[in-house]
Amino acid sequence: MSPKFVDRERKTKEIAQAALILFSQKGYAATSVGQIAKTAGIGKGTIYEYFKTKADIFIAALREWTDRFEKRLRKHLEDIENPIQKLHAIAEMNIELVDPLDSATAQLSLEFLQQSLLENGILFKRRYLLKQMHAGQCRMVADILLDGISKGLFRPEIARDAEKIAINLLAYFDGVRLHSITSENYFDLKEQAYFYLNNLIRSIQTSGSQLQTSN
Amino acid sequence: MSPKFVDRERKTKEIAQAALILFSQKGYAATSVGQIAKTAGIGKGTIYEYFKTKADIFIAALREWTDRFEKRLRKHLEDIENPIQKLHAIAEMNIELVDPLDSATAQLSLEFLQQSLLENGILFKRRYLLKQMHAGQCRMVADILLDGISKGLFRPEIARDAEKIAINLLAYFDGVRLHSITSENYFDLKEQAYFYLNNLIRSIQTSGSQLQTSN
DNA sequence: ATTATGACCGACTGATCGGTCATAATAAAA
DNA sequence: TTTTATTATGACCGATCAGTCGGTCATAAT
Repeated sequence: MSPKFVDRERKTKEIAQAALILFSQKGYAATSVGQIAKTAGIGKGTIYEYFKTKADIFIAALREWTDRFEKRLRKHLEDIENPIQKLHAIAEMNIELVDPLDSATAQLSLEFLQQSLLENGILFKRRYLLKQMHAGQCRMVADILLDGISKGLFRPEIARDAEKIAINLLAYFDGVRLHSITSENYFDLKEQAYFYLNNLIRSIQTSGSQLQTSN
Repeated sequence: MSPKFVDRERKTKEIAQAALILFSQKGYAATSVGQIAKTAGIGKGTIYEYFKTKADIFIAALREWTDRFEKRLRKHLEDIENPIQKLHAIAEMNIELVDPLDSATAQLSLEFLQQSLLENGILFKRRYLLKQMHAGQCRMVADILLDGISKGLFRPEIARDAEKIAINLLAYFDGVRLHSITSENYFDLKEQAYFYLNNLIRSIQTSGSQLQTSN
């Protein structure tokens, strides 16, 4: 049945995907390599043909996750021209991320943070991963802002603060997402997101513009 | 009828405090009961004279932590009359919390979140603790807003949205605090906080504008 | 048919952990 | 001093885990 040569890259990815599910459900510490193997439908020993340590599995799973996230974000934005609508789209994606079906994302990002911050965490020596991810998203938002300026929607004075505003926005969405999950959606995340976003847009847009309504 | 006198309550607290340090440094899973005992300067068995399980130690440590937090917040606010200044004080306390000396708080709150969200987490069945804490802070902020309305500083129409706005503010500060820690303070937290806060205040205070969110 | 090799596996190992328990220490009471 | 109830302890236990290893299997090359 088994071919002599296997697509190792593909299989590595499969294992990482299986691990991703477990890590997001149970966290890193409570997920055993045996369970990962079982979920992936292979023997435990085989795991170690593809990964040196459990920590390596975690890192691969994380990369899998961030890749999907990036891809999704880009897809969400690619067809939109208007910078304000782009900001709305980002808000919407953050809202989607709280979907129970997707709550894995939140738990993963908690694990990600924790492993980066704890002195004995898997990622303590690799915090650049965290920064990389933030920096990527930050630049994306900053570019939207700059685009908005060049299109006359946002005030030119904010150009040098674009990055700061981007950080502000991303930080807000991270926070509200966490609150939404921990509160089990007792508040209206959409309403919250738009309250923030509209306050923000109002403070950066050129006088005379009107609010956009969005789905 | 009292052969040996020990202040059990005090000792329980001592153990919880020792545990608090370790949990915030290494996380729950990586902290062993033996280490807690050692840190507290007692034998491992003694721990179990005061706590039934490791999870109970964690919960006690958490309570210790939230108590301090509450006390600190109240002290920060008690001498301030002006609601806008009170909001500023809350911002300032959030800034203080990122102090490296205090980064334990961030890690503790991550662990708190995670143990509440993971299905096998210690607090999964006790998520009301998380909600309690949020609700307490939320009410505190909402009260400031209502006070501001009664003092003619904020628009009366926001009264019924006070809680929502409070959530918005707390979510923002949680988010920006996390970002600040993970980014190792590469951005100016104070600037960020005030950018948010000023946008918010501008949108709720009486002078001038109307404008409620579309959507 | 024989051999070589990549892929796969699960029993095993050494170590750690949470929690228990028999015993010792302590200090008030008799 | 002796008694007695309480408090303290660390050796100990069963469970679990990450990682290893000897060996099997299926295919490809000869």
